[in-house]
Amino acid sequence: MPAPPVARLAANQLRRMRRIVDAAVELAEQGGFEAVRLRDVAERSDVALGTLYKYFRSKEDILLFALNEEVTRLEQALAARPPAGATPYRRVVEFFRRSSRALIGRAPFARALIRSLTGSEDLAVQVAAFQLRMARLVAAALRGEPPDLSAPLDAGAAAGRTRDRRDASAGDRLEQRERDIAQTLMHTWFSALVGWAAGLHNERAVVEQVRVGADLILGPEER
Amino acid sequence: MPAPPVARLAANQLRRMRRIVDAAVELAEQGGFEAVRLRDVAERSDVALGTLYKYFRSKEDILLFALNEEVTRLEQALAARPPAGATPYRRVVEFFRRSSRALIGRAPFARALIRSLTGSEDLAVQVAAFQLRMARLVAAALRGEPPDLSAPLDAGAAAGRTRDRRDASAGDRLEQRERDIAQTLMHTWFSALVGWAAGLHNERAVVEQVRVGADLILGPEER
DNA sequence: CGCGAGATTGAAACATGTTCTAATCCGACT
DNA sequence: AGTCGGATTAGAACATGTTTCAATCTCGCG
Repeated sequence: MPAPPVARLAANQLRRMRRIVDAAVELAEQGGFEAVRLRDVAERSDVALGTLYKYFRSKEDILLFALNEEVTRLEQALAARPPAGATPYRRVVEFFRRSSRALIGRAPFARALIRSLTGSEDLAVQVAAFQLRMARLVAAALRGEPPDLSAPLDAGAAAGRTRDRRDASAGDRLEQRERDIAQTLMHTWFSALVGWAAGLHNERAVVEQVRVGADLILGPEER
Repeated sequence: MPAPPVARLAANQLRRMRRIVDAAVELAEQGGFEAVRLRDVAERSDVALGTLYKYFRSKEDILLFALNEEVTRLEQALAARPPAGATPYRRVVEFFRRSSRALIGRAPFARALIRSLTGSEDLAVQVAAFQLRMARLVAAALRGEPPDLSAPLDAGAAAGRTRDRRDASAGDRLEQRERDIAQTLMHTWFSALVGWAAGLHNERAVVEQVRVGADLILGPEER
């Protein structure tokens, strides 16, 4: 068995990993991506520099791990209190309002996460996991249900779930449309976030751009 | 007068700048972002390392300059032969098909450009220029006209052009809707490209995701 | 032509991500 | 308890983006 990602780690190894991630997050919260100097992370988490690389492949890898934990937090918050609203449009806008708030509320940290997401090479698995989970949350908000917290995340399952677009039952087609909407809105949100991270515009503009997208797609139905 | 961006440079300074950009592009075409080692760029362009930093603020800055030249090429190609198609939907899909091809056809170079776009800090101006020009091209494709090649690009003009959303004439509202569609589709395309750059999916998937977005937005009208 | 300001050079220096190594530690098994 | 293999450590080493500096060059001007 080659390197198991997270499972099969002794308790104190898990603790070490946690300390590493926590230290990285603290530094990122204060000073963004560049402030996460791995020598500092190592010192703060009482770990040797070399040991960092036993747990994570790169600096981005650490931050992407934190990102996925962040998404978990978001999932739980949404499960506890799903976006309210009488229509898919309202719920999905509310969803992105809250998601944007959660991220942008910690601006340097958020910038660091986005930079890790986009400045990666061969970190496709983490990027895929993020996109998949966010798309699921969007879909849940669209239909007004709490997100399904029990679901596989491996790429294979994700690929298998999207079957060929031809020959699908009516229900399938509805679900497909929902996934399509979720994907498009997530793209819009993500790209707007990148613009925000680059300093192009502020939080309100991010939400507004997603709202515009949702309006274009869902507007024809009841708003 | 603080640092003039491009104008007011002696002829041989322009030549130097060109050599720098050309060298960076060559290296990026071969090996992507990491292959653009500034020491190599300096050597290839017969310029001292320190001189690079007189012309560009960072490695990303060089590549973003190349990106904007690339967009210029795209603009000219589109002006010469605008996307054909009887409907906005068909034209816009054709537009993104060609744009994706132009980028992904040189995969390592494209990845380097995307990484520069997203991994920047205080390079907002270039990012804004890119988004603005691409959105204009999308809008041109939507209405089936060649792009307007004579237009200011500075951020002030861009900000001024987007007036308050309330109180607008009917024509304004149409134009506004067009810009909204263009923006949303560009976001979708960009985010799909980031996914491609991360290794999530291939060129066909990029175009398909934009097509889905265009379908959701324009589908209700004639396809 | 000769001058002087600014541009360029070559090289060193610095910062930080990443890798490597020898020594040490730790925890499970006999 | 003793031993062994893998994990950890401290620290050096390496790669590359970025900065700095003194020396040199270039070019327009008097």
